[in-house]
Amino acid sequence: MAVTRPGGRSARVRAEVMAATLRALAEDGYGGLTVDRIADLAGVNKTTIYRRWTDLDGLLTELLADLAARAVPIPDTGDLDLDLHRLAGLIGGVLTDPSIAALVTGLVAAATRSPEAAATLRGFILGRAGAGSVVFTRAAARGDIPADTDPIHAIEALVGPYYLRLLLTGEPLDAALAARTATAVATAARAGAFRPAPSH
Amino acid sequence: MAVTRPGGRSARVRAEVMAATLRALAEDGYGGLTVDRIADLAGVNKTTIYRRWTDLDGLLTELLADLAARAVPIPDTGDLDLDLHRLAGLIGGVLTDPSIAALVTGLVAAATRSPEAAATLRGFILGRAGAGSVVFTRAAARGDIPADTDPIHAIEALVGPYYLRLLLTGEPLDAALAARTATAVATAARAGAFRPAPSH
Amino acid sequence: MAVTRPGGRSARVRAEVMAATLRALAEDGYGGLTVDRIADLAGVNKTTIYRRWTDLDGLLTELLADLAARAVPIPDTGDLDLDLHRLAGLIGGVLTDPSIAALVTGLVAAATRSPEAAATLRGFILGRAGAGSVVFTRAAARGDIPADTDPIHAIEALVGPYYLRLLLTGEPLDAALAARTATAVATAARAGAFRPAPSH
Amino acid sequence: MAVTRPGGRSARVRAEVMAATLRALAEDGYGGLTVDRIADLAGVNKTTIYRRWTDLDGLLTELLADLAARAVPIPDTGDLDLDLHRLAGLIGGVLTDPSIAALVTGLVAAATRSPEAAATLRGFILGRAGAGSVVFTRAAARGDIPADTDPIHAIEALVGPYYLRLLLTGEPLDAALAARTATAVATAARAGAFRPAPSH
DNA sequence: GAATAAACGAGACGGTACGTCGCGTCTTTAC
DNA sequence: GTAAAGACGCGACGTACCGTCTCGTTTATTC
Repeated sequence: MAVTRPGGRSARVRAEVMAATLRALAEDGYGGLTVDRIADLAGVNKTTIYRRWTDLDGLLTELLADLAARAVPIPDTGDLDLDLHRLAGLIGGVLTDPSIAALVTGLVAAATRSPEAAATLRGFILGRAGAGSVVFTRAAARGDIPADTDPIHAIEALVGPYYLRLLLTGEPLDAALAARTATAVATAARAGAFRPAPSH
Repeated sequence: MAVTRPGGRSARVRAEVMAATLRALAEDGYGGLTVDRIADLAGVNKTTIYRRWTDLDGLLTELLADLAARAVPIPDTGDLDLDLHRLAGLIGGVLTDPSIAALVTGLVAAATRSPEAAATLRGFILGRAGAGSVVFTRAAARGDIPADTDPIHAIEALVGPYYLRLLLTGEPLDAALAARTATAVATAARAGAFRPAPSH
Repeated sequence: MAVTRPGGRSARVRAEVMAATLRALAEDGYGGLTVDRIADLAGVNKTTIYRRWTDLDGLLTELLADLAARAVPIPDTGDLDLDLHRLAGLIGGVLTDPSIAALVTGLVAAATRSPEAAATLRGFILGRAGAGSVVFTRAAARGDIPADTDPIHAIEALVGPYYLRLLLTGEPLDAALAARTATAVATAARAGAFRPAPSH
Repeated sequence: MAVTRPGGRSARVRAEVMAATLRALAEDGYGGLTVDRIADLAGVNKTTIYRRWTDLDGLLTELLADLAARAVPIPDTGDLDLDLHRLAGLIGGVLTDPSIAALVTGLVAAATRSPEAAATLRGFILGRAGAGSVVFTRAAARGDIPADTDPIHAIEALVGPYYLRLLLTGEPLDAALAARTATAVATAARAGAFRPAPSH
């Protein structure tokens, strides 16, 4: 994706800016995030940042896109309960990183103004959801849950409480949450709650 | 909190400003929200707004507090599944209102900078959760779910997916979501997934 | 011309900015003139300057317009030679002021970009020329020079060498220049060199 | 001054850059003059320009120096009036060229910042004045004007009105100006107005 | 005719100043 | 006595152009 050689000055600058942005996010959060400050932290001039990214939102967008490209190991223990428990723990671990927490929060704000940011955010979440949803696909293949379980819907139920706490209530993303949510989703999945035509 | 009589000029101005803010939020979203614009829409001078609220965030905070004060009818049909289904529908209805959607999104951003905004947001969500959680309390009283079910945790599972979609993926808060989520939570609750000491 | 009351804050700010500009011009000349520096010297914020003047050029333009409004005493001794000598001395005195020298130089540069600046500059010079030209009108009335002498043309001959030195050669605008130029112009005027139809 | 042979690439590039600068000056004037634009017009990279000239002002300085090196035919008709008339016409012709007009104007601005530019400008004007002043030397040799006439002073009187119009009032440098100024200066010179010790 | 030094092309970068936007404060006037 | 009107301080934004730097490529000279 990089138009310049990986070892060149451009690549180095790009990496430094993105690292500095993460650092700034971790320290001050999304509010208090400033292009000048990022430039300072990166040891780079402000104009350089504007030459490469249209916007602060653009920078955050690319940062998240970078994050999205990173592969996450999806648990595969042969047991849905255990898989979900571990998956929930992974999610909690990632979102506990202050940089990432601030980055996600920032993109929620950025999505208010920029469709690109909104698209990236959506893409990130859905991409992760898609990756994680294989635990349901596998469980269905094993016959642990109904074959017509919608894995994306099921993942929403697992992830929803995490973002609720991260973005709104500020409560901890701890092991208790992981345990409870994993159990709830596994139970519901087994009972067929995530089949396309819900029983009512 | 209001120091003036409800019918006076002050009260009228206050109402007009808050209405104008909601209108501006609905039209332009949180980005593109401007104090001058609100003042224009309200037919009021900017100074007047600052006399009454410390901040733009303060205004939003109070707006949300107002919203929180509005009573919501908590369903009480005697059936947990039905109660949850209706409750989910209510939540979806409220968050579908563009003003409220923008307001919540905006406060997520504001919470980045202002602890007051964060506290208000947290209070709003937890307040609503507390109100809604009585459906679990009643179900427990009826013996439909374990007596030691944590109602707040259960509500989190119901509400989480809604905010996930509102803030992150942008997918619709429709009837299908209500049905699925209600069923899942009811199932999990009956199975004891929201008891304090999760089975493991 | 001021739209605000003379004693108000606006008027005070305006005066301080213009004084600061003159000071900055005197110290650093037109090169090295900066809006930020003017703002600092004036104890005023940069935005305030931009609110009131479109441009640095605009500020200089108004400064010169102010200068143009100031009346200059035109000598009237009854003797053309003496009048011109004194007039030349006055011109030299004004243009020796470093602020004014820098201001004129700056407007020459500004006129490159801004038609307004060009018009103001032209207006200033022609206005001054018009005022000074009465010495020729009076001399003509006395019969000292031909009745059809063009006073503006004659003034150009007096003033030209001053701006030549000010803007181009940097040589001093001293008494010797005054004496020589006054004598030359007076001589030429008496000989009818500034009559519309030149003898050839 | 050129370190390379006249036919080489360097010489070609140098010529193209200087021509492009003149073209850019003629089109946009001194304001709106950009190194990038010159480079584009010259079909040359910006770096090349900076390799050869320290500065934009430096380029202009050299451009004017080039101009100054060009010989101008000084009229020598045996008649002071006629010589001056023709000389004035030549001056008017040169300064009417938009490139040269913009160049001179630009250097007035550049002289504000750069002493080199100021020196070049001064050198150019004084050089030209020196060359032109021979008409007075010759006239003095013929006995047409006093032997102790200061030729430089006399030339100032001739040239002054031209730059006054060029830089300040913008009025035309036409034949009428030439006629009038030539006559005036000739008259004054014959009357001894440009002798070192002015009569007073 | 290859080797080698000099100049050029391309493009990112540091830096200064610019001019703008929106927030929140303050003063002055009017109702 | 409260609100309108509007200027102001302030911080950050995003831009323009300057002059510098690096790296590869071309050109011209030299052996």
